[in-house]
Amino acid sequence: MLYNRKNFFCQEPEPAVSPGKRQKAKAKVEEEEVWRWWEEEKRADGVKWSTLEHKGPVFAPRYERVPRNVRFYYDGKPLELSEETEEAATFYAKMLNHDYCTKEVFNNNFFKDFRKSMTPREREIIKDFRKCNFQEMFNYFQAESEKRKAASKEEKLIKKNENEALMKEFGFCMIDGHKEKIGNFRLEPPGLFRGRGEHPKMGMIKRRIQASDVSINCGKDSKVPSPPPGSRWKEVRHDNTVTWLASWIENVQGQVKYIMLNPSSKLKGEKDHIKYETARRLDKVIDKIRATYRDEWKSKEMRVRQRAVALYFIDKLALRAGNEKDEDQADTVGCCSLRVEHVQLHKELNGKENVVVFDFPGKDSIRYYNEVEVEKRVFKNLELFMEHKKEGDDLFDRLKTQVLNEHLKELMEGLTAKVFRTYNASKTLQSQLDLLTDPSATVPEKLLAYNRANRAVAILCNHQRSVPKSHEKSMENLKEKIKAKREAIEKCESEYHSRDEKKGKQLERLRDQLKKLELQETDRDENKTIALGTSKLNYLDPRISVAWCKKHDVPIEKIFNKTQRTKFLWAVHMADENYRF
DNA sequence: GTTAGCACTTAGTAGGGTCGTC
DNA sequence: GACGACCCTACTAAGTGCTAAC
Repeated sequence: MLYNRKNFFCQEPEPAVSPGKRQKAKAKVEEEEVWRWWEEEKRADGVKWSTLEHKGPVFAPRYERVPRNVRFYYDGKPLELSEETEEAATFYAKMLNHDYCTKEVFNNNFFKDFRKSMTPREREIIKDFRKCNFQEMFNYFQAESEKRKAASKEEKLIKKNENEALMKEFGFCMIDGHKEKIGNFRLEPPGLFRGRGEHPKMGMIKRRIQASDVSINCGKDSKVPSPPPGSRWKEVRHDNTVTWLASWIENVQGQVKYIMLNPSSKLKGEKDHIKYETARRLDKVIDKIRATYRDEWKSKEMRVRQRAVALYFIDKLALRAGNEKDEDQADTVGCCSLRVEHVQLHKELNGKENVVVFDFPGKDSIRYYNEVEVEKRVFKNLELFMEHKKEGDDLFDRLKTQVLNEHLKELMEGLTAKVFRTYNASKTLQSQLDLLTDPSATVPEKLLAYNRANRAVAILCNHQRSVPKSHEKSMENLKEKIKAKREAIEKCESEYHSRDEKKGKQLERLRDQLKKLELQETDRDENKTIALGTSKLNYLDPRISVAWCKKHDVPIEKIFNKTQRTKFLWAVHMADENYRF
């Protein structure tokens, strides 16, 4: 089967809202609107755009007071609250059934900020968090949520239309003469900060953002977005060396937050393309780099040895760089910031020699646990690095991410620690696809192979997810279906005799269906705690997947959903079936 | 050389939308 | 048409890495 762009997408699984013609016309319009930036020359001067015009961000809806019969109770008695205090109370009430509310730090931080929002009189009364009762408010929001779910078709349609209108007005910008989608055009609404892991600031109140907090970035000759009546932007600037459209400083951690473009945009796509090209360049020098760092394990200089061992881990295990962190953040680490308590050395473990057991909280406080057999020299070095150190001491005390990256840049232009993660992820996908794909297999079988290759990457990168609530149930359902299918096959077999062509066909169909269900069962169970999406979106060169689909006659929409297809449109156009990473 | 600030990428999850099944 | 499962997307936190200022 030949794949031009048209038939590559022709098996769209999305519902046909209207038959044939209209759909085709729409697809044509969409196609015409596509900016084929990958066919244009890249700018090398750091200028990101020439013209930029947008409508500014959408503000969070005004606070609406809860009905008077929905009360906050203090010490068993209803207490009327001022508007600001009530709003803060609703932030907590909305989270009442969440795990966060069982955490002392969360409750303490919230209560401290809650008291700050109070009037002096309220502050005089509300002194003990344990005497606060948000239950009635919680019940109210639950009921509201139920109401929304149970709304009539018409009501839901009105909401949908309103949303679409808002998206149409604020969700796009004009950049260099092209209409592009904005990623997050709404300002973050006020609420409680949900830091991950043991975050010391969890529960603090994220305050409402006003126009006076927001900086706008747009073209010099463009129409400046209008702030809400009676207000002014913090600043309007025209900086074409950055990609953001608006920014503000968030009050909990003091970080800058941005309004930026959607991943389907040229600005993001071009950067993504460059990222994978850098990783491909690494492929050309990786053997030399590996030989060098192995050599440096013997260096006389401790800092060189540490750098070489750290780089080995970054390369072999796809660890993150591990920048230093502040005290007021969750205690998480990456490679360079590993401490002695995060690794254990075993001369022998489970029949393997020179085993390093990694056990540390990584990004998002996701646990990284891995028992790794390492080269003897690495093991000896680690013993040396750990000598005379106590808990809390850095494993690589002579190494910082910046030093490592400066070194890497000397080995290859544009090389940083994170390139290894991209490189090893994409390399793994490609080699696993080569290994697992049987060209004569059915499409479902090929998809299982693809998912397994994707899974190998997700495991390498430690992309975890919590087991979906419905996992147990959905596995049971699948098992039931499989059982029923087997029974149907048995029944069909008992009725079949060699000349009965119709029965034969039916039998064949049933067996196919059974196979498909069994494959689905394997796939789902293997995927229980592993998140495939993260690597697909951020680490896997999409051209590998595009090429694989083309080569093996697998419709691209079986691999990429609609969002992923728009993000990776450049790859769909660039890669043919012979593309190699 | 160190640190802080900035810009941008990477990350998991909540919850609403969609689809298949009865 | 109702219901439940699951898929998708928006959201926003948490990383990386660069640069400028001290």
